Amino acid sequence: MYLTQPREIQTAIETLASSKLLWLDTETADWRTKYPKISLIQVLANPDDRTGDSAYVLDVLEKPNLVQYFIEKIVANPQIEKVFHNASYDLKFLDKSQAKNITCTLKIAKKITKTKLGTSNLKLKTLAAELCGFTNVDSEPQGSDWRRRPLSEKQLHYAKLDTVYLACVHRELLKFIPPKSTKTQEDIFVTKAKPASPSFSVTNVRVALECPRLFYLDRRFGGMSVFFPKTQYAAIGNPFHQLAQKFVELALTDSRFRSLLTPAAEQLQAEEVAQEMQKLFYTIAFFPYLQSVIRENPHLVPTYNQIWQGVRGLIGHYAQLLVTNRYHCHANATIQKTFIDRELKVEAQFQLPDGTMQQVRGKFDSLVYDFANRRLCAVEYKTYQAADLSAQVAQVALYAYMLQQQKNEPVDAAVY
DNA sequence: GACTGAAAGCACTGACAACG
DNA sequence: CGTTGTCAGTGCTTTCAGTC
Repeated sequence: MYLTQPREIQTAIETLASSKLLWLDTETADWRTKYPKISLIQVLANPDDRTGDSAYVLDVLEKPNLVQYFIEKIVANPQIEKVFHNASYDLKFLDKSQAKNITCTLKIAKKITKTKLGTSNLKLKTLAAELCGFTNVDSEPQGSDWRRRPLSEKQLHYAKLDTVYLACVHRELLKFIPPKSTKTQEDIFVTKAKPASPSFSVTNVRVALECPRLFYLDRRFGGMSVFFPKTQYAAIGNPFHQLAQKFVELALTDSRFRSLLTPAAEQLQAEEVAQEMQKLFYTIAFFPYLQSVIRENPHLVPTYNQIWQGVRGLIGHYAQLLVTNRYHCHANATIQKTFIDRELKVEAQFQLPDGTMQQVRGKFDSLVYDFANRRLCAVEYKTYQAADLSAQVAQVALYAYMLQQQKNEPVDAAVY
């Protein structure tokens, strides 16, 4: 239906205003110039139309009042869903600021991605041909002169078919979107409900066990959450953790560690293996590290002596574990299967006595597998004599419990 | 409080594709 | 051609969990 008379265009707008869903397209004249003008508005209300005979083609060239009327009745009406391809372009001529309830098929197509759709590009004509199977899709009139009157038969044919393509493409695109469009409200509710209470770290929980008052002051006012032990060997922790991590990394990658486990399990002595590993680690990692310390902070050398004792002890623990695991694994696989390079982060929700949920998150130091007991073991390194040992045990136990909840398999815990 | 390392957030950029 | 929007990549900042 090609309408040119203002009277009939106005009646058409009024008829269309009662629809719930419309497929729209526009053609613009003088688009090469600085001042492009809207020439046609095409509207389809019936998506089953494959010929475009029921489409309205409104000739609005030099009829700004009618364009304004169309904007008021249709574009700005939130009750009507308007579907465009590349809506931002058409809305430039239809007062973007007022537009309500707009759907853009180009946006949808981009979201799905070209590869998933399997089309060569995302132009409306391409989607119509490759997605809906339209033949003889002609895109030549698109760039033609939409200012001239009368319009050619070809132009009018193209104009009305545009909306037909659009409705079909729209329908096809919706098939790619999983039917969870009702999610909006529920999702907002869930995501908003979750962070209602601030989360605790596992270390926070330990602090709470050590001293509830300190914990409260920390949460309430921030700041000091730890009493500094005034020992002369302070600041051991960071280098120790780095070295411990380095050891695991080297054991996993350096073949010299692997070859220490080549003999059969019965022939291995945990103490000997430990000594060899200590030697290796000393030459590869600790000695160069110590050298740099001597250069930069010579006064810290006694501290590093202390650290080395700690690292030796840790390697002893690990060597013992590796040797027992060797009974259950091939020589080459023992280290890989003992040190598990998995996510060390844990997260869980706990229900409090008053019914609210409390989120707890944390990271522990190492995860190993103990074949003799057939269990994972969360390892935590401690470099100082704790004021309250039970709080430390509780911290590690909490890591293990949370990991068990996540992995659904039993987990032990250890402090080295 | 000071520090660390990893991850997440954010702003910016250039390339690209779409409309008539 | 001019405008618009998305996306991927980059680098800086912030946040988080941890150490003492």
